[in-house]
Amino acid sequence: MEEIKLTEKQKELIEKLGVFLERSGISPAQARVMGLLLVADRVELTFDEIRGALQLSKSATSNALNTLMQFEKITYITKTGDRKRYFKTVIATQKSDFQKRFKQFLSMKEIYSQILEARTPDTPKFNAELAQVVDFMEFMEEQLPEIFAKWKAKKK
Amino acid sequence: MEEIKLTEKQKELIEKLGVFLERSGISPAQARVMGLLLVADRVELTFDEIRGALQLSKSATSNALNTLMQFEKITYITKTGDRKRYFKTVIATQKSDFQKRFKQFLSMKEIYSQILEARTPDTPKFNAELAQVVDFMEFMEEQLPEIFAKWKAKKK
DNA sequence: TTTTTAGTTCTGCCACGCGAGAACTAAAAT
DNA sequence: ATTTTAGTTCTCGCGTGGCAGAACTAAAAA
Repeated sequence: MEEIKLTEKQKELIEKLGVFLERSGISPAQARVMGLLLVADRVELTFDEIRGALQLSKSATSNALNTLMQFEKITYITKTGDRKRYFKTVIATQKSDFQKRFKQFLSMKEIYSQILEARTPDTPKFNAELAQVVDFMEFMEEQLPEIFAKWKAKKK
Repeated sequence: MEEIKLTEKQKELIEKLGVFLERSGISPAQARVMGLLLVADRVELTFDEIRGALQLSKSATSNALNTLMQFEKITYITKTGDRKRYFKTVIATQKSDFQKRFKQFLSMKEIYSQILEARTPDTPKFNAELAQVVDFMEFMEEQLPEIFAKWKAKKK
């Protein structure tokens, strides 16, 4: 009851996704856990199943799961009469992740406009360019909700 | 001719921007160089001016400048009868940076759809959720050029 | 020809993050 | 009461990255 078997294809996909996630700052172990929970034939896996499938130490498994939970990338469910926790990805997070990234990028707008305000008036060309960037970010910020609305409308 | 004086406000803004940039994976020294070139009263600064203003070692300065140039965050110009190079930010990069990030995020779509294809059919609900994410990303990908066009049209 | 300029490259140190393994713990099962 | 389960926490070592300082280099100036 605890030996998750992964096909070569599944392993490959875990590693492939891993590369992406690691590039966005998450650790190898965490990345693989995310991958596993996305490719595994069962959607909810226990600590030991995860540990076994990925060949991680208990500490690595524990830490990966806990930080992923902190960032709400995963959750767990429990089953009556069973002490184990069953972990699963929060797929929906993807969409809000997107928004988060978007917003984070756009929060640079604040700093950029502060910089713009503080700049010497002696460099009008430069300042105008900078103003354009701020403007662009503002525009993007406005558009975001519209696009989301459009998406919701489309899927009906 | 080589002592860039920074106001407290300027220093503050450099550090503030630094925090943001470091979060997106760039090193403190590089982040500060970016900041300096954005807040300084002169738009083009020499190696030694940068080094002096930020109190960096020559090696740190050299490495920061070179990697920033590799990623096209900055460039330099030269002046006739002057051996020094004058470094400046490429502000326009911001917009294409935005696109790059956007695309990078959306390139996960490929992996997600591969995962979806490889998944067991025994978890239809999960698969449907995953399919929605893929769909969402596809939609966003389509929208991107439209938004850009809109921006261009607006600024006329 | 030697000296200065404008950097680059090398060496070494320190801090940090990741993950293994072992020791520990709290609850449940026996 | 003790043993097992389901993890958590601690300690350690390893690899990496960032930076300083010093040695180096290529071109220009003197």
